[in-house]
Amino acid sequence: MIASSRNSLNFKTIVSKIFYLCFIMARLIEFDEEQAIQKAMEVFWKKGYAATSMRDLTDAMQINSSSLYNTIGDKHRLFVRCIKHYIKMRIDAVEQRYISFASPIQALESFIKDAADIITTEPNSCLCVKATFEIEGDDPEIQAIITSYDNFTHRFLKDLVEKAQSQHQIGQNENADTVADYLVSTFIGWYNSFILHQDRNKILNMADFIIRQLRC
Amino acid sequence: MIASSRNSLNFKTIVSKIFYLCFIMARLIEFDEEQAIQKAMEVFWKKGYAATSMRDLTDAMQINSSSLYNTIGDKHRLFVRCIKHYIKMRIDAVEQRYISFASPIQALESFIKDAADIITTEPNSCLCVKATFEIEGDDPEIQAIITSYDNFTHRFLKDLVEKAQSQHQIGQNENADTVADYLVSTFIGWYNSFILHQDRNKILNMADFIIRQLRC
DNA sequence: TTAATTTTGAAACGTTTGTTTTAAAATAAG
DNA sequence: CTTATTTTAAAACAAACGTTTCAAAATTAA
Repeated sequence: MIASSRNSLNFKTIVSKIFYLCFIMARLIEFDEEQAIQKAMEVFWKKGYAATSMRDLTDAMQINSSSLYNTIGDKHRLFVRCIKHYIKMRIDAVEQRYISFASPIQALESFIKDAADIITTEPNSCLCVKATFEIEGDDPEIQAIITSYDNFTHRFLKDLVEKAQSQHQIGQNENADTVADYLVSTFIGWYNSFILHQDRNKILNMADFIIRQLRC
Repeated sequence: MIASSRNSLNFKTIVSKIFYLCFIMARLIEFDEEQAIQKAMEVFWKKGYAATSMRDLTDAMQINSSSLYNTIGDKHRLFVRCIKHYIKMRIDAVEQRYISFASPIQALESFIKDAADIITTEPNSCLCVKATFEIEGDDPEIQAIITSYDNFTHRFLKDLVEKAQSQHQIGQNENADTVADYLVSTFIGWYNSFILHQDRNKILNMADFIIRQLRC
């Protein structure tokens, strides 16, 4: 079981934290937690959960394991933080890029091409996809977090599909939910294809193909 | 590195094997190797490579680790055997089911529906997809095996698409290579979707959607 | 400065890891 | 039966695992 032995903050720790905040100032935490999470995320992203050791993590984060356990918690708590950090990065990027767009169909096309580009240029595949296949039902907490990210992407795409349909930019016969599901599924398949074949053109051709299909 | 320390058969072992076959009959191997590989495969399939321990494997295979190392080799050799065994199962199933079919388009539709059915009814997702995301470039041997399986499926689908095109059962404008790539990608995305949402209807709707898209 | 408190670094903890060794059991030719 | 050889089971192996302990360093209110 991946999801075992998660000792989060206990009562004693919480009480001492409150005391710390209200009355007494002692030694301050030296390391930058955000930065450390970023480093840990990169390790998990490359190696996966089980294949990453605590030594790998503390080496990358440049902190001692006692500091890690004092602030963030055990390996699983850290993984949760890293997954959340990764998702926040991704959502922020999407929301920044798609604040406004000329038309829904153009936004859809951009999104598809962006996906193809990310998949064929980043050094690793998607941390969430890797985690999903690694845990596969054995870690409800991680799965719930990833599912909610999946839902975000789904809503985003479904919304664009509906708008494009109502503006007669794409066919109106298909169910927007299904089209959104199908787009998300395809992107995930692209990760797999690119790992196996390292063939950027394969992915770009599929992106063009999907865009053509959407238009009719 | 996943793919380290693979001590395969050394010279001494090979020589003694030859002696064994030519001259001397001693104690025979007791356990059924095929059966043991099947059991090991099931464990890897459920837990992944890194999260599976040698104790997990020898418990499932019901053999002692010394027997395992004597016959099959180390953990990585065993994983190779299990992946090959899995692929053989899959290829055999496809070749049995698709020896003959009324028409290319019907075969394509069947294949898509079969994929949807397998994905939504089997207890685990695809061993090869899990392995691909787990190793991601760190294990050339496993990756080559999985890639050749991917190529098999690709050729099978491309062949059907070409035949369906030449018989005017589907549109002839699209490149058969790209359509085959895109079908494979989509199936892999379905595994991800089903892990996260456990929603069979999502997958069936996407299967219907793809079939409709193919026809035009 | 003293007292109170926390973070830190290093070492240590008991398990579990993948793998090897060792000796006994099994087999069959001579 | 003896001899030669192999497979097996159990124990042992060092290394690595995730986690905890503990004393020293750091900090600041009093």
